[in-house]
Amino acid sequence: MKLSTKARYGMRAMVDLALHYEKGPILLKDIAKRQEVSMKYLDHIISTLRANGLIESAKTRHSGYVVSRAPCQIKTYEIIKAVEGSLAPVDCVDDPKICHRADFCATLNLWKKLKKSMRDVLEGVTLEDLANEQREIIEQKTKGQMYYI
Amino acid sequence: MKLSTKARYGMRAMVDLALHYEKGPILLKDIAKRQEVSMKYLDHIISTLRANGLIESAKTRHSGYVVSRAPCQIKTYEIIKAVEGSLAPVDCVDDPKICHRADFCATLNLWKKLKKSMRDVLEGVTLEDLANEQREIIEQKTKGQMYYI
DNA sequence: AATCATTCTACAAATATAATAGAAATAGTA
DNA sequence: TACTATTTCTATTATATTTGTAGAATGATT
Repeated sequence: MKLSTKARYGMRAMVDLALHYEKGPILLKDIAKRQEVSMKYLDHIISTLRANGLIESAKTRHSGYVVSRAPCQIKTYEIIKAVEGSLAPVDCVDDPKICHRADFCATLNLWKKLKKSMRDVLEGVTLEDLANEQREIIEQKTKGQMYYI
Repeated sequence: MKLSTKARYGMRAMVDLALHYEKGPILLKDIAKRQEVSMKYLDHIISTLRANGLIESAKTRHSGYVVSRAPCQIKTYEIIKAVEGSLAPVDCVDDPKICHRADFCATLNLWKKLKKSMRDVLEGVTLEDLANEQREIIEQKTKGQMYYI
């Protein structure tokens, strides 16, 4: 029941892009460097985020990537859905037909509840929320360092 | 982000045991047959459930397994925890030291929320709840069949 | 002793994840 | 136009995990 690295790196890449939202397109290599992920691997992740309409590439002008909507309009749910697929903890939640026991399975409802609760969390947090939190963390860290100078 | 078969089969085995709670120890082969899982594989799952104090074996008298507490006192959370391990969607949620980025990672809090929401769901449903639901399903099915007789 | 079921250990197969490699395409630049 | 930097696509490899099987030891009952 672990998220894939695609989900982790993908979310971080999106926060990275959100942080630089105003500054125009960001180069893949810069995201890769900051997020400590290989360019080649991030390439894949960016690719599926793009396929799901969450980011756009700007081949014209300076190259690079941008989030396709304002961060406040991107729910973390969409990001996870894009890179991780369905949140269903068990396949029969999405398609009961795949299991002939589904009709009389008491655990199925539990798995449905689990899926819903995860969705609710991720629907409730936007990319902007994460970006703001990131800015606060950076601010706190910088403030902390001041004392040591 | 899928549950393992151990979690699925394990939960079903527990419901199976809960349904027969009053009837004394249940044989592994009977659970295996009803749940359509190989005895050998169920053996492993039962073994970890036992190691986690959720079921007991009755080698004396008639052999078989019993839930170690009344179903109303067993949270589904305990079962998942036993067979699946931590619900943390990312390892750093349980141990931030494993990632040097944890101190300034905005996504970490999101993963924590995710873990908590799953835990809350599973803490809120007991094995008895599932057993009761199962009984209702069976009852409904049987009632439905009556019309066809 | 024979039987039946649990319990333990080791191993094998299958699948999924994670990551790399290479090259084609595209636009900007000298 | 040739060159460079970057994106984009496809294929392949490596690794880890999951899933499942096999066999034998153990323990109680008949």
